Amino acid sequence: MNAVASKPPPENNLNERLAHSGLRLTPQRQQVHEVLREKMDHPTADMVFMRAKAKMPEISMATVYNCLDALVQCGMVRQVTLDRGATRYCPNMQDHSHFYCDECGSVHDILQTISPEDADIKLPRGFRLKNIETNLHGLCPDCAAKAK
Amino acid sequence: MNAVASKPPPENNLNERLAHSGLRLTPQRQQVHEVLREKMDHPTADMVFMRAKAKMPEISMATVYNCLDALVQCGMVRQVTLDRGATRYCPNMQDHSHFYCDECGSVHDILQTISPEDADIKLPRGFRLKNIETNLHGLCPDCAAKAK
DNA sequence: TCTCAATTTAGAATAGTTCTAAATCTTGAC
DNA sequence: GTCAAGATTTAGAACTATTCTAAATTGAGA
Repeated sequence: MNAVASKPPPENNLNERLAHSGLRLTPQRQQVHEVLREKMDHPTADMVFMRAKAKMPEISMATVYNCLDALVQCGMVRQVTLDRGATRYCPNMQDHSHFYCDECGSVHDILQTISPEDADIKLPRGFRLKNIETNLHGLCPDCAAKAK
Repeated sequence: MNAVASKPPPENNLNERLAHSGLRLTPQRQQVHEVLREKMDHPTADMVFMRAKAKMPEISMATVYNCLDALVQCGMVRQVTLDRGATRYCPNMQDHSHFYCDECGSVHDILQTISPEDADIKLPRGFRLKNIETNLHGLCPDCAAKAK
C-alpha cells in the first residue's frame, strides 16, 4: 500500500477509489453504494438508510452517514442540496447537472453541463475556481402537463 | 387594492412587492430586509435573527423565518443553499451567481451568470425551464493565498 | 497471535426549521 | 369611529436532519 500518492489517475471501482483516499472497503460502504446505484432517484440519507436496512438489517443511521461521507470523499458519489430540505445523494459521477421540479421536488439528471470555458466566467482577482455546479429549476414533465 | 393582478411589472420597493404578492409591509419585514441589505454577507436565519434582535429586541425566531419566507416569496430576497448547512439569504436580486469557498465556507456574489440562451441547454421533452442557478466552487482569495 | 487503527453501532445531543395556539395588529365594511 | 375577519407576531414545543460519543467489532500488518 505504498506508491499511492504516485498514482495519478483515480480508478473507477469502489475498492480502488476508497483505497486512494486511505479508506477501506467495508460491506456497509459497498451496500450503501449499491443502494445508490440501484435506484438513482437522488435519495436522502434517510431513504438510503431504509433501503440499505432492507438488505442489511443491522446497519445504523450513523453508518449510513459515515458511508455516504466516505463515498463523497473518495469521489464515487455527489452531494446534491435542494432548498432547506435534506441533502440528496447521486452516484452518477458523469459531468451532469440537476433539474429540480419546483412543484413536486423531484430531481432529474440532465446530461449536459456548462464548462468553465463555455461559461466565460471572469472571476475577480485571487479566486481559484475548482468546479461549476449548475442547477436547473422549473417543472418536470409530469407537473408541466398538470399545470395545463 | 384591486387591479393588483393586472399590474404586470413588479415594483422594486418593498411595499409594492409585498402587496403584489398579497402580503403586508410590517415593521418586522422591513427590519429583516434592512438587516439583509446592511451587510450582504449571506447570513443564515440565525444570524439575521441576532442582527434584527439588536435593533428590535422583541422579534422572535419564528418571525424571522416568516419574514424571510415572505421576502423570498415576493422576490426581494434569494435563498442560497450550501452543502448540509443552514440556508443563507441574499438580498441582491441582480442576476448573479455565488462563489462558495470550500475552505472557509464564505459566499461571494459574482456578477456574471449564464443565461439559458448562452448555456444552450437542451432539455428532454416536457421539462419547462424557469431559471438556472450557477454555483461556483473553489477557494476565495484569502484561502487561495494561504494555500501557498 | 497480538496490537493498533479504522469502522460500526445505538443512542444521546445538537442544529435548523416548522408548527401551534394565543395575542396583537390592520383593513375594510358598516 | 366600531367591529369583524383575516393577517401577522410571538414563545415555546415539536420535529427533522445531522453530528457526536463511547463502547464493541473488525481487519491488517508485525
